[in-house]
Amino acid sequence: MPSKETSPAFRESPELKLGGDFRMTRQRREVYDVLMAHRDHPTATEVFLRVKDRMPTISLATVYNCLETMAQCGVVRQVNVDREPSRYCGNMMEHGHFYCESCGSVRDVDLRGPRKPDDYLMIPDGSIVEKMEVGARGLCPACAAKRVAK
Amino acid sequence: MPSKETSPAFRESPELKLGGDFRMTRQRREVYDVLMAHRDHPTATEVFLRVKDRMPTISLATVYNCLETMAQCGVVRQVNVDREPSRYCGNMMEHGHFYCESCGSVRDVDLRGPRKPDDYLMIPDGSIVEKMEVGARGLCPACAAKRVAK
DNA sequence: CTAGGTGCAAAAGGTTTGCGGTTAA
DNA sequence: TTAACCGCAAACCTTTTGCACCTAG
Repeated sequence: MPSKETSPAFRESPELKLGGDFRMTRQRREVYDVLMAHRDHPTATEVFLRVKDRMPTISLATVYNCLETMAQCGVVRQVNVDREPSRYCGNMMEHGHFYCESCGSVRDVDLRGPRKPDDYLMIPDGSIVEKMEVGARGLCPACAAKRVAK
Repeated sequence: MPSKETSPAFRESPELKLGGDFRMTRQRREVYDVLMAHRDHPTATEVFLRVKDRMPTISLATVYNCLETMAQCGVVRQVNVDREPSRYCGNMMEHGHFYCESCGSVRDVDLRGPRKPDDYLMIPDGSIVEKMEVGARGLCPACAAKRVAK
């Protein structure tokens, strides 16, 4: 039985629409499918390499363009971890990220509790909050275990 | 009466030590003083320009090196807002940041409540959290007011 | 049909690095 | 005295852009 992550229906999300003046192109579809196929958080270059397998003519610039457009449409999310290359994720549910300094993996982490910016931060009166990002870095369980073993 | 932020004793922090094999040089002292003088969150280039007034021979690369070294020593903090140039801050108290998309200002925001990563995120068992960052972006009160007025 | 998208190559722009000379401790 | 640091310029690397051709709607 195929898992949720690899089932064709899930991967191809045939109903995806971008809205506005944005067209759904073969390149955007492939980029999106790559993001949905494995819920790791690939960089633009990694997305490029994966898409290239199925579509050898695609260019890195196009991948950047696709990712930016889809992020603008709210279909994809850009995740920035300090100065490292941006990563992208298709999980639009509200969540935080945990970055492992040892293996470089980025994983989604659920927010605990109420999730409104005001619950986390003393936002000054009169501000308009458009988005909030909660992230942590350190060692993931696997790398933490390895470190102890050494 | 000089404010806390501009009083010479505060600016010069004569007792600052870096520890380890790190030396306190005139360049590092100036970079640090600039960060403590105005609690805005200057980029490396902005720090460079400010230090240059008092020390015309300093180079941008040195400012980058000083900032990195001092961040490593825990004397200074690097603040990354998405893909924009890194900013630096001398406030080592735990706090979050609010970035205004209109005027580009970054201001410190107090965390509300308990402040431990586990209170915010469902950190997987066995992880070791080294640091947490909470940030928000949107419009600061001044820019929000202007937008309404238009 | 045509505005929007693609691919390519070149540029941009923040940050890092190699190196010969300098300096804090 | 000497390892650490500085200033300079060049390199690095991710991301953006200009442009001629292509394609979704």
